[in-house]
Amino acid sequence: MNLDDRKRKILSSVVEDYIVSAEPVGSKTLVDKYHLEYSSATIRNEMKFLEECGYLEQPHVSAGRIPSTKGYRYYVDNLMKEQNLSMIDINYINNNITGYGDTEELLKQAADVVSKLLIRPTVLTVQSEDLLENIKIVKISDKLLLIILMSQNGTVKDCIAKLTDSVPEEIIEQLTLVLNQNLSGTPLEKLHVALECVIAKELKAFSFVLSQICESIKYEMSKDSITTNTNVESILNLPEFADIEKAKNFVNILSTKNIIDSTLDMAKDGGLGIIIGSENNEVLLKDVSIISLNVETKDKHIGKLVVVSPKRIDYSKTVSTLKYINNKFKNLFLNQNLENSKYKKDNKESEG
Amino acid sequence: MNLDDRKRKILSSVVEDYIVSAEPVGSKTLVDKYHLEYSSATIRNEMKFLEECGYLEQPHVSAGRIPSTKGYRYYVDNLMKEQNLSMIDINYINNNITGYGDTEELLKQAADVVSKLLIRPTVLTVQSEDLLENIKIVKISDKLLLIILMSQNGTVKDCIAKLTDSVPEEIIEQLTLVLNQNLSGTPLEKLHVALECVIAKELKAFSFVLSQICESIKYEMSKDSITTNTNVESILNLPEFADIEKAKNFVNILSTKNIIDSTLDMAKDGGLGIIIGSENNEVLLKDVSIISLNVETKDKHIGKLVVVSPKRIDYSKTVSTLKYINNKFKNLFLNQNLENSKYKKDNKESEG
DNA sequence: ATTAGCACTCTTTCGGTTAAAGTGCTAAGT
DNA sequence: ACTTAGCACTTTAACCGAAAGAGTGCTAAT
Repeated sequence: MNLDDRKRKILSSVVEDYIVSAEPVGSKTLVDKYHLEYSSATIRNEMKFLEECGYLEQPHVSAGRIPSTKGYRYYVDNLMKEQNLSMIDINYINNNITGYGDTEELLKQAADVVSKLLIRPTVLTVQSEDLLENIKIVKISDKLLLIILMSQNGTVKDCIAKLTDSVPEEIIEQLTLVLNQNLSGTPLEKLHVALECVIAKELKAFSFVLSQICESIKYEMSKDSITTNTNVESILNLPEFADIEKAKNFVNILSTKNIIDSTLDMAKDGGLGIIIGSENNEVLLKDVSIISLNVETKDKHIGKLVVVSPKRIDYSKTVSTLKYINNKFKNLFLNQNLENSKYKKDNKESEG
Repeated sequence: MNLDDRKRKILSSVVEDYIVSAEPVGSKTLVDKYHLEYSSATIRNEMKFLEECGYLEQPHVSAGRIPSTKGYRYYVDNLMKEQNLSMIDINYINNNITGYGDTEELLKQAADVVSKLLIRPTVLTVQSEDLLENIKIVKISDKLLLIILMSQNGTVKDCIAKLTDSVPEEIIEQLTLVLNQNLSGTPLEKLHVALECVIAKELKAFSFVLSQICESIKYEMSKDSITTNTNVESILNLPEFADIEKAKNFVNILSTKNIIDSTLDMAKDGGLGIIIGSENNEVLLKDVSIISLNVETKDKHIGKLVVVSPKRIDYSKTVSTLKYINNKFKNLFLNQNLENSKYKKDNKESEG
């Protein structure tokens, strides 16, 4: 549907006013605030037209208009301008994504930063297709082993195995070899299956030590890979949650695993996805927008970062922030890639 | 102040009814529900007396009574009976404190379990007096080191140091020695200071590798050692939070670091502490009760586990649950202690 | 010492009125 | 043909007073 300039301007103003005010926008407000060169009566006619086309809604007859899902969609696709982040925001991002830690740690920092800047909850998952690169086992005391799992995307996980008996170093070395032979290249999400096979296949040779190691790994990997950052104190301040029932609904959505999973699934491959309100399949999400970023380095997806919000959110700032974050990751991994490729070479040498 | 049996029975009934109903308790309710052998008029007289003594409060003249801080205190000290946990709760605890992981992981599991069972937020901190036992450094790739910190209480922390240049194994071994010489026995909370000294003292000898390692450790140790488990979806259902402003206040308290710190400080040494409402020094906590457990193994405090709640909470169940948890920890560490002592011996051998 | 009974107080609820906001439409103006 | 002033209309929000409900404190009787 093509809209003429005046209609576009009006729609855009309604959306932008509503995004900050959270109040239905009336014709008079528009004329006063946005310096439209027509009378309120003309604006009213246009708004009526926009409502008939489904871009605007009226909570009741004596209220102003609010954007419908279709209206937000038109705004996002056609009207919204990208904005430059403020220096304050840029500094905040740069100071709080430190570069310390592994990939997962960096993603967590990013999710936290986004949540703070946008005052919205975020959901994070590291890319499940990440493959296991290498396992190391370090004996940290007589009966305690530290098992270190390194993934190809640069995530390092570790866990502790408690043994019932002491095990000599050479056995540990052998076990490490066995585990690497069987598990290298396995997708992290399928590790527990692969572990079962290892236990079944090799158990006799190495008795229960291997089994104890595998149980520890399984426990570590069974921890939920999805992190939600709820940020309650600030979302309770959003005007949509003046009604506590609405707040409960929203918080419930955040803690409903299925729904969160499905928001992650909906995150389109390739960059940035926006799903607005009833565009979601899930009926519980009809007033919720999902803005997702597939965090990418030069050649890999390393995770999904999702902003979950009431439909009313500053889409423009959200998009700008997420794009900035993604660029930041590309830069962070530019240097590291070099290391990574060296690392692979090194590793083969030391293994061979 | 001594109260006769009837008064004690009435006070106890008011507290217990209010704990579940969250509504002021009237004389008629008491007679009907608790089978008191007196008329409502008698009960009224007694309640008036209890109010004059400060054990009960009346929100307004035509309402029933609710317990005052003093009333809760009397109940907790004199009237409350310990209860046996239900089999369901016991099973839940045993299934969810698995024994996998290090001390900190176990404490986190415990905090999570308590939060779920009591439907209240919990705050957790590992004992800050925990001393560093030993540092290990593992080269996991050309320019990546994994640094492993083991504490005397059995907590294992690790972090990754990214180097700008490759470092040979023998240097790493020397560095490990240096770090252990300088840092073993240091309280974890003072590690960052000690690290500064190490950097200052040894920097010249080992160039910036040591500095990069130290920075990584410092970053890891700077992560907040306090975990709060807010559990929003359920606390919003508490009747005290029907008024969203109250909910915001409470959530704000949970996210105010100073206040959380002070609740942790107030946790009395030696077992279990209960601080009710205005007994707290902090005025913001006047409607909040803090129930804290110093988690102990046979001979050590390993952490503090704190339940933060509106004054209205089932004190009896809370106490029983926390005591059960503490016993569980004592048992868990009974076996491990043997390991631990061996570990220390072992360690000295391998270092000597 | 206990209790029935009642007057009293305060809160909650409900219906009805009024004020405010913003519309849609009509008729007039450009 | 487009724009706009003006007004009737609808709906919500705010306010008010009356009535109902809850639970008390006190008095007088047991």
